[in-house]
Amino acid sequence: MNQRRRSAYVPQEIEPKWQKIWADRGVMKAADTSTKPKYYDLVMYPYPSGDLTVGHARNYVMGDILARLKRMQGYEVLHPFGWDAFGLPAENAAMKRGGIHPQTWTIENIAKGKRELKMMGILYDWDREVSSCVPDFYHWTEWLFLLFYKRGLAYRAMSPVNWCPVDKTVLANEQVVNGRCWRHPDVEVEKRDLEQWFFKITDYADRLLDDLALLEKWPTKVRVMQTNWIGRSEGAEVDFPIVGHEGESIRIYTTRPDTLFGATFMVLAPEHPLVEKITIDKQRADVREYVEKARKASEIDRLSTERAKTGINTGAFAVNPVNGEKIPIWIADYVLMTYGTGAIMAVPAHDERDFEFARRFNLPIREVIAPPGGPQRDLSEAFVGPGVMVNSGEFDGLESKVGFDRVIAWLENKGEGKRAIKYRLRDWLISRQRYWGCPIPIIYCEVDGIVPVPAKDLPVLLPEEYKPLSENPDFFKTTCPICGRDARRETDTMDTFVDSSWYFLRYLSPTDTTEPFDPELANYWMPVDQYTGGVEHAILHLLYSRFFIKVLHDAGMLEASEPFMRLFNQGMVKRFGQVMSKSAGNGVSPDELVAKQGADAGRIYEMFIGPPEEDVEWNDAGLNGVVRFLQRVWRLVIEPDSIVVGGSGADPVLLRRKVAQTVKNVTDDYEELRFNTAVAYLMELANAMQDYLQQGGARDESWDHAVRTLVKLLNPIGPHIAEEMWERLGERSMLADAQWPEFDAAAAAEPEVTLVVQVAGKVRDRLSVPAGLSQDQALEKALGSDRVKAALDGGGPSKVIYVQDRLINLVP
RNA sequence: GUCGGCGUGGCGGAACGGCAGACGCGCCGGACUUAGGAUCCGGUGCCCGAGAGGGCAUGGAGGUUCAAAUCCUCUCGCCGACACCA
Repeated sequence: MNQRRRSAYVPQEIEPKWQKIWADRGVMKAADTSTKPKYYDLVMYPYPSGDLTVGHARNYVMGDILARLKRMQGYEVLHPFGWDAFGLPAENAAMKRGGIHPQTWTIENIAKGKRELKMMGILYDWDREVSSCVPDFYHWTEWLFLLFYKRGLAYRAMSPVNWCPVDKTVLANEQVVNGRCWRHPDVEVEKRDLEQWFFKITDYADRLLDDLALLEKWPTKVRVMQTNWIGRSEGAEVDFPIVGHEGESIRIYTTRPDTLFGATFMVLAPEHPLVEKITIDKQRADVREYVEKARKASEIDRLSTERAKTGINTGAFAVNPVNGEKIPIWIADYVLMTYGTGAIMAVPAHDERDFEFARRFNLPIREVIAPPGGPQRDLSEAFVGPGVMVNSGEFDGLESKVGFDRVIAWLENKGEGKRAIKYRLRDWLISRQRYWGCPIPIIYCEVDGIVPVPAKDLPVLLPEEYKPLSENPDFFKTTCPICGRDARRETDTMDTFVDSSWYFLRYLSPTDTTEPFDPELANYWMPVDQYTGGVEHAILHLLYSRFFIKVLHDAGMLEASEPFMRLFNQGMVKRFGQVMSKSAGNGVSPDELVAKQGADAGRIYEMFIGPPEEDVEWNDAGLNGVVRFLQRVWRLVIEPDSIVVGGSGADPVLLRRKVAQTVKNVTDDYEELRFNTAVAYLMELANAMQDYLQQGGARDESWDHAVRTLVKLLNPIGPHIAEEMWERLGERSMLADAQWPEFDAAAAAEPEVTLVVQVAGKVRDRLSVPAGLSQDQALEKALGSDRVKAALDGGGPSKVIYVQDRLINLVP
């Protein structure tokens, strides 16, 4: 019997069987013409690095559970998959492997990854698979670039850009982390002046910010991160005339116009265009030296708040428009050319940075906002809070909040300034000096200038030969579409975040040869109902995708104005304290897992291991618990005879109740992505069923119901074993087609509840009472208890608190 | 520095303000076994107690409440994001 038992559940036999059946029957194919409600279940498409471990698979298992659940619940489910296939790693890997083509490497990895996903029992509609590096896809990335260009949202500009010396390409601001390249945390980014393509995401700053309010089902953390990233601030721009330069003035931006009277000097960024012009002769040499040094200083040094402030006086003066005061103009690198106007008015009494600077260079500090307790006696630090305006002429006595608007009104009236809103967000630099990316479909003609490639000539194909596009005349030599003269193609390619900003639309009509996506289908499927992926994309990818959707919405191509309704960021799987990866040598591959314990055990373990949003530590012993659970389930369902009976009977009503409660708990947990507790409830049910049999419970209708319900509830998370058991139960239809169990509230209700009696907050007795007892009856019961009487110490309760019908609290 | 999040048994972790520690791992004891790293049964927060039972427990200190892991204040520790944005 032991032998028979042990050979009973063999995942290695049943898993390939069902994977084949699902594929043959096209179980996860999404129909575009369906009367069912739709559910678009999206997982972030991965970079095909060839490093797929069970850690990555955890994310896809979550998506798969939802897809299978929603399918059983009667939704038309779209669960597609694809590959973020352009990008640098392919070029680097190709180089390492002696000049093989990035495409070869990429295609190999895609094949490998696909096999491993299937092996884990994760079902996608593979007919819709997309890959950003194939012409069928990047044709439309180019097309979308041209759409942006036509709408004035793509422009070319010379600007100081972030240059990664290792990747030999520019980076978007978002790809610079602490002054270093996002791919190489030990490599400092350099500044270079280059002419590059940008997307004008700043035009959408307000909408990207405001619409965050619509994304209620996004994690607060991600919404906060996006809010901070966009960094909206309200204030005023003010012009300070320059003494001795008739008609010239310096425009500054401030968020505190109410402190204008406290401006005792001005500071320009070293790169500010007026620096050369206004600097007096005596200071010229020193100023030039300072500017030169600042230019060389790396971003990381410059941004360090630890560093003492540096700066230099230009010798020039400006006039404060509110009081006509002459104030000196300084230069300092703590003022950034890339934010605001690149110039500030310094109010040392009410700004920490200005304060520090004034102290260091002995510049005057004048208090113009009095804190609640009245003016400060000693100005030992900047007071940055709100207060009452002082030393501010006609504005004296105003609350700073009121003064804010009054001063702006005054400035606008005099034509000296205006209300202004600034953002931290910068435009998105999309040019990359790389081969393995989507070509930018632009031609430069000496006569006609920047000429977009006509739509009929798309796609601009990457040349087969793997070498820099700018060194490949077969690629860049072309003729002008307008005048026919010799012209040169743009040889930069696009940031791969452009591809990933719209890939989820391509799934909807992946073979469409006339447009990037079918608007009608997009209006059926979009927005995405559930998007699952790593929190590392909380800013870049999600912000860019939101921007794309808004542009497409404005272009009339899409009804949706937000791409993803519900977002979930899953945690990472670690092993030996480190994030699991093949290259780190701590990876567990799907191959190993499936061969040893099976895909189902692996899937369930990955969900049971901890809360889905938390990082978790993989531990091989824990996996055994899940294997035991599956063996127990198998025995209960397939071989209940093998269970030793040691009792004289068990109540089927109790079994039904447990089943009904489990339906509720597991369904809710799956829907809210609380997979760890969903598994716990399934285990509880299996334990209860085992107890039932051991106590001699009848294998009647209630038992049958329990068995079938357990199998169904198990299906999304452990689909192979569930499907096999379903078949062996003699069911004719596939479990994948079965209906999700309905919650039976009546069966789930407890007829008896435990009445917990507290005296002054301490539990004194527990009494089993019928549910729905009136509160007076409950009190009577409670007072009938000797232990309660003893605790009340003779006297009766002076106060009684009832909570639901299960708890009663007596206060002596 | 600023803003978030988190501190619960030996471990991973459960707990609408209402029985703290579900579920699992591990461990202890037992049954069945040639054997057990299979399976089954029982136990397992700490302290006192033979037992019934009692006391103490959710990083620490206060507070609100009949009642706090949960809410508030302070504090310590860990993790994450941002970091001279005027």
